[in-house]
Amino acid sequence: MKNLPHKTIERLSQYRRALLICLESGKTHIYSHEIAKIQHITAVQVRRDLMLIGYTGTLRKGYNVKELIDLIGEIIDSDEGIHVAIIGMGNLGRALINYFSGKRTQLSIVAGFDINPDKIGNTMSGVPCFGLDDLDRLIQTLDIKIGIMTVPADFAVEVADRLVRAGVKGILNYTPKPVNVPKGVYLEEYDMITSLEKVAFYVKMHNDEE
Amino acid sequence: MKNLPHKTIERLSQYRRALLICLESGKTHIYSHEIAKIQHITAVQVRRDLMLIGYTGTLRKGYNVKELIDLIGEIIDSDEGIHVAIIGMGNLGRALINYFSGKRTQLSIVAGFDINPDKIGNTMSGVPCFGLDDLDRLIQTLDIKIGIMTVPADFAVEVADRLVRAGVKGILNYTPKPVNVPKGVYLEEYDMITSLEKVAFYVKMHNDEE
DNA sequence: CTAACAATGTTAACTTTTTAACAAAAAAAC
DNA sequence: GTTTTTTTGTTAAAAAGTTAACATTGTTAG
Repeated sequence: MKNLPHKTIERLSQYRRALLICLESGKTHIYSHEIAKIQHITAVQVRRDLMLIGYTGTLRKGYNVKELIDLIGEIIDSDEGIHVAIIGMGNLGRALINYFSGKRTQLSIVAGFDINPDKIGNTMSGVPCFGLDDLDRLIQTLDIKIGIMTVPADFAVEVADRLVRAGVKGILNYTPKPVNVPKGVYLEEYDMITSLEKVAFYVKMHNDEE
Repeated sequence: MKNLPHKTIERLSQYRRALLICLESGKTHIYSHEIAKIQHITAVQVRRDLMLIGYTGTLRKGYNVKELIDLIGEIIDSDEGIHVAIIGMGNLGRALINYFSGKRTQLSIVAGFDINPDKIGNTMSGVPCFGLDDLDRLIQTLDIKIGIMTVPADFAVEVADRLVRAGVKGILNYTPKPVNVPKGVYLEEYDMITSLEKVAFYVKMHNDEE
């Protein structure tokens, strides 16, 4: 199950979320076009993704929700849980913690870091906050594999370097500042300003067309 | 300057941000490979993007930072400012406000909305917070064209519908719940859980390979 | 003054991603 | 019991996006 397209990985994660909701509502089977509708994509794409992971549904009955959830889990989850840290316990960091808390047992946010002495030592939504000085040490002792960066832009490069040195294998950078990581560390960057400017561009485009 | 690829639009926004920093530091010209390095992409891609927008640099001197910033502005900015609202003044909403505040004059967050009575009537980082009841009315009177959704997932669909009905032309949905919009409204969705699960997947992949 | 160099601009090739087309088969309709 | 419908699985085509190749041309070096 190696070479799944990046986009397929993203969609699998989304399918699973939608499927979990279906499962709760008691639905046992679902059609490709139902999944597609939820995600604003085509049924063909859903079927293609599922083909790639080797899942086969039942003709005229659709896909077994429970089975599919489990299969997606086998593919994208690790066998043991993965420990995650959030660096920067500002609004964004706390938003993420609330978002994730209690959602997936596979990925658990085990530590937050900040430089603000008022925050250090406290627990926020169940996540203990440590000082940045302890970053390197705790990454190792808590076996943290992924770091989510929600620090101010000016700290981005430094924090990324420290995360890498401490042995993190994946970084999710929410800072507007691109950072560099060596081969072997997976980097995902997301920039909210870009998204907003993109929306603004297409709004303007549409306006101009009239 | 119509059919620019989506990805090019995103990169232009990022180029501009990087260029603004260069400008501040007094740099007047920049090479394609310098821009590329910052954004983790190839110099060819930078040149191709700039070709698409019709900007031409100086041989052996690179691109004029100031000119390029202005040209990107002409393409992705609107002539008049665009008003933006944030719906949901929780951690994420406030994070976004702090992020944007004072950055671009073109896009201005003019209102926030929430259901929490403690927040309504207050101003946060310069943005006044209103009750959700006033949403429809204020969208119109304040001429708000873009809504950023940072509400809990359960409210997503309802809020999106109301934004559309009130006349918003673009929605940026940070809710994990996909929403539907009619043609003519541009929708951009971003899901943090997907990003984290994607990082986790590639971390696991890399681990398995060893 | 000529050759080598270092940068841009552009076409072409390649890769990735999406969409279309259609065969197969279970279920429903008649 | 045959036909129609509906849905899956898969191959093939199309579209979108990236990378490579290379011609061009100021600038620098010799």
